[in-house]
Amino acid sequence: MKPKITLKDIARELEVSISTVSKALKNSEEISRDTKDKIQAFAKLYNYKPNNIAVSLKNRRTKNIGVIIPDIVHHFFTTVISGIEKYANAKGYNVLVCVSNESFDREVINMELLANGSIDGFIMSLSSETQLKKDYNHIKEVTQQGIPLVMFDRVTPEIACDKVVIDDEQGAFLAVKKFIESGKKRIALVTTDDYLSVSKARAMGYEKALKSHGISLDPSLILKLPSMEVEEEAFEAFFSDKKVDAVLCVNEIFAIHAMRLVQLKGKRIPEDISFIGFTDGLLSKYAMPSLTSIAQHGEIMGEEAAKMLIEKVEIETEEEQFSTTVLQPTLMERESTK
Amino acid sequence: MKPKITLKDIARELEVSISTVSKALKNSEEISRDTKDKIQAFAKLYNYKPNNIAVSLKNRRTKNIGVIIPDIVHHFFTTVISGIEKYANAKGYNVLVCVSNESFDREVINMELLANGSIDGFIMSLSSETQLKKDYNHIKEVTQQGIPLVMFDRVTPEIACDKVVIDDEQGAFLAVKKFIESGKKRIALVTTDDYLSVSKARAMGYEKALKSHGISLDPSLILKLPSMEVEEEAFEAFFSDKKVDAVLCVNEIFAIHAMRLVQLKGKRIPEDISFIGFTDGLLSKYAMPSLTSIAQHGEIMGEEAAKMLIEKVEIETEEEQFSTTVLQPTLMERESTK
DNA sequence: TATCAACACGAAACCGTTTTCGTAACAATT
DNA sequence: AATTGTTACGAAAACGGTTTCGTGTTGATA
Repeated sequence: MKPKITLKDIARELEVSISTVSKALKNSEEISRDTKDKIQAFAKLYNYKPNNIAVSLKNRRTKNIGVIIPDIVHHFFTTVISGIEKYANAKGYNVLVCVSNESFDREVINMELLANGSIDGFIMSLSSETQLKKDYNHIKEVTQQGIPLVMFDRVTPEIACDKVVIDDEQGAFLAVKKFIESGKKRIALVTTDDYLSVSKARAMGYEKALKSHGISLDPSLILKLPSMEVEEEAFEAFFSDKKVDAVLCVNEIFAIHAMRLVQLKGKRIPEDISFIGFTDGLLSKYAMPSLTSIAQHGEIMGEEAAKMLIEKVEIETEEEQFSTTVLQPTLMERESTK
Repeated sequence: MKPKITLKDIARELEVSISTVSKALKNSEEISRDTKDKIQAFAKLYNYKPNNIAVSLKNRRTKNIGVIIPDIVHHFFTTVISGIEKYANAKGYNVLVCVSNESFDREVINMELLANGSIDGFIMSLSSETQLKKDYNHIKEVTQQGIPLVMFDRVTPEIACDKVVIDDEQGAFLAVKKFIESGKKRIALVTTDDYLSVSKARAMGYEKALKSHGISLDPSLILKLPSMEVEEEAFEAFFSDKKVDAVLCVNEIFAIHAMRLVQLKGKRIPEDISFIGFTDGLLSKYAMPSLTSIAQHGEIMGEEAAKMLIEKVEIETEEEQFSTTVLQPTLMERESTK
């Protein structure tokens, strides 16, 4: 048990002042070669490392960035974290992860906790409850304090900040186009309620693609789940009385679930019914049959968000100039479509 | 843009001393009701929140715990984080996540970075490279500094600290027992090289179960992959020339992969060949057929690790008393076995 | 009336750095 | 010999809190 050595310890031991030690370790011109050599050697010998907390307090910079996500078990979010980590670490930043668990209250608590000096900036994706409540005061407060913020994926126009999203509408459009071009006519959409920004955009893309191909919208072909939870009965009911030949799902889980259901009913994928999901994760890759999927490029999204944030953190100008980066989704074709 | 208000600001505004403000906000007995009311009202009005960094510096406590994991996209680890987060947040701690990405160097860098005051304690799982190199100096240094450490899942006897693991040997034993009891004879094991502590234990359980049921070990039925990467050709080769009727895989991915392969070869699961995997994640649940799996209870593991750590962090005694919690794995039976 | 708690508050040290500014010692210049 | 300029270092303030201790003002007590 050897406690950390401090500047003061070195100063006492070498009979110089604390400031001399500090400067010597920074290789300051002010200090003579001899003294620097002596101090640096001593510091290395005792493995001196400056205390991050003290440095943070002094510099008013923590080199930490706070990430608030709705759910960490969801594959998409982990890929985003992965991207954030990668970029942030390369720039010497640590990543503080907080999970809101789709809860408004936890989102507020986490933000307030981190906002009190623990981090230099936020990267976040809204919890579903927050999007439902439309209460963004906790976020506004943070931005008003001048803490840089980047939102990704689940964003809102009500907050002025940098954003990075994929073109969800375009993603859905691509998927439906794919269906239509392979001869499908009765194309279903399985989605969540509209309050989730991304679901809304995807529904728009779905409608647009139908319209632009001269297919009229049949509202009975849209299944809206109240949350991201899979509701067995709703699926059961929807797929037993509808005659559909293609299904677009707003996430992997819905898609896998639906595929399983129709396969048990004896239908063949993709001959009888095709599937496309959002979020190109492990589930899509390993499903049987593997699932054609709209890749959201989470890792790139994370890197981009981290890049935008760190830029804002390190720049000192006061002018508020925000931008939104829109990533293009890509369709990963697999066995569930032909 | 309104910068944060500090004690000093309040003191100046209300014409009292900083110490009075500090005490008043902590509801100290020393301060009169009147003054406290006035100060507390003012603080609430201006939404005063103490600066975490300053408090940390003073108290030498950050209320942060550092988590270092090999990989964040791996479902098991995210469930562990989830558990850690849950317990830690309830106790008022933040979680700093760093990903070593299975690299020794990144593990070292991350630990050194966090050890300099950013966190009160570590929770970690070894990177595969570290287990391969058997170089634990960076970890020893941290423990020697008196920073509490809890290791989970991928641990080593070389470090004296609290640990939480599942009984991997028992997990494998259960799986093989299940195979044997349902009449399987030629039971394969798909694993990674032995340097991964968990793989080793699982192989032990596999051998033990065979032995205790009077089946002799056939080394040709063991496929050892050099890493966690799926090597297509190795799988292909292994499954084309071996006659196996059951396969135990040390993770989900291997299992899903193998299942797909044998299904393409026209075999039926579980009639012709049964499968069991480790890590009871989404993939197991949604595979076709769904995969019988040994649940590692990641969330519980995370909660337990956080609990052990925070206990150590908050206790002040010097005595070093370490314990290892062994969680019992459970077999989640699904369609891939009968 | 002198003494003494109790009360209510402030001064100052402290956590471990960084950084500005002041200055002693010496050399170089006129 | 007086002035100026370097060089090499130290003192001290600052970051934003917490906490110990000291003290002026009361009212009660002997």
